[in-house]
Amino acid sequence: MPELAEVEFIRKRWNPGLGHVVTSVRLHPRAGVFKTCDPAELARRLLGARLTSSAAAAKQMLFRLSGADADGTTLWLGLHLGMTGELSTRPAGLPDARAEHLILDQAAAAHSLVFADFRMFGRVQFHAGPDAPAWWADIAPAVISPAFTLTAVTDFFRRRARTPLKAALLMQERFPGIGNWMADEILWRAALHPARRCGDLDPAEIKKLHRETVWVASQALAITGATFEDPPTSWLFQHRWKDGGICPRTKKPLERATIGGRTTCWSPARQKLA
DNA sequence: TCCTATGTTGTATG
DNA sequence: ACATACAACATAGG
Repeated sequence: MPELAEVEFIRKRWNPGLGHVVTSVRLHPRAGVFKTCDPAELARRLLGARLTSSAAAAKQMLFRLSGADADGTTLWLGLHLGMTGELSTRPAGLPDARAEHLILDQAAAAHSLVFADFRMFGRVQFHAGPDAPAWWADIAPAVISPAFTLTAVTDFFRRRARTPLKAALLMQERFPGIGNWMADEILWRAALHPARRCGDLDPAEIKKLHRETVWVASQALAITGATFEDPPTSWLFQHRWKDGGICPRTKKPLERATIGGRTTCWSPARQKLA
């Protein structure tokens, strides 16, 4: 489910835990979710630690804690929601439900912080130490940051000359946080067919795509990232899932097919293969 | 039963 | 070494 803006919103669901100490840790290690960290170490170090801040970048969330050891070692808890991950808080003392993999109780606040993911494509990552771990530090600069330049996109498209636009927009090393619906939204606004090859675009088309990427990400963060509301009906978002959907701009039928390995929706009257 | 699902990664092939 | 394509991961719901 979650892309850039949804991740940013869901990250804030643990805000009630900021400033509070973790008084007990419950892990339900199932295959996958804890693959890149040691659950035993995670449980040991989180116990007694204080949650100090959180952040989101791309589709990754970071929760920083100050450890319970004498020097208060910085703890870096990374959560990725995969396809079906969720964060929530709930009153203390309730039993753990199925698919809840990580539960942090905070007695002083009388609640628990919960990470659940029934499909288990999500990930828990962990690091203890003063410096940001690679899985956080190496995330590409945000598409709404000044580092996301037209030149960077142009260079990327040159190297990925044979890749369909749809597949390229899903590559996190250049378009961090962009997922299936955002990619379709960007291409629809830029009036580019998702199966066009990166190397075939002229400079004006790349510029348009760059501009729409920044616009869609900014608006999604302002709307969904702040309130979790869906974007308005003027967006492709509202029409792309239903059979027989109509393009809000051309009023002609939308089309769907698998492109770049993912279900893709576009407006044939507006996005031409050429 | 079969198909789909807002994601990533490992592997095979070119 | 690099780019590209696709199966695999695991589960629920239509």
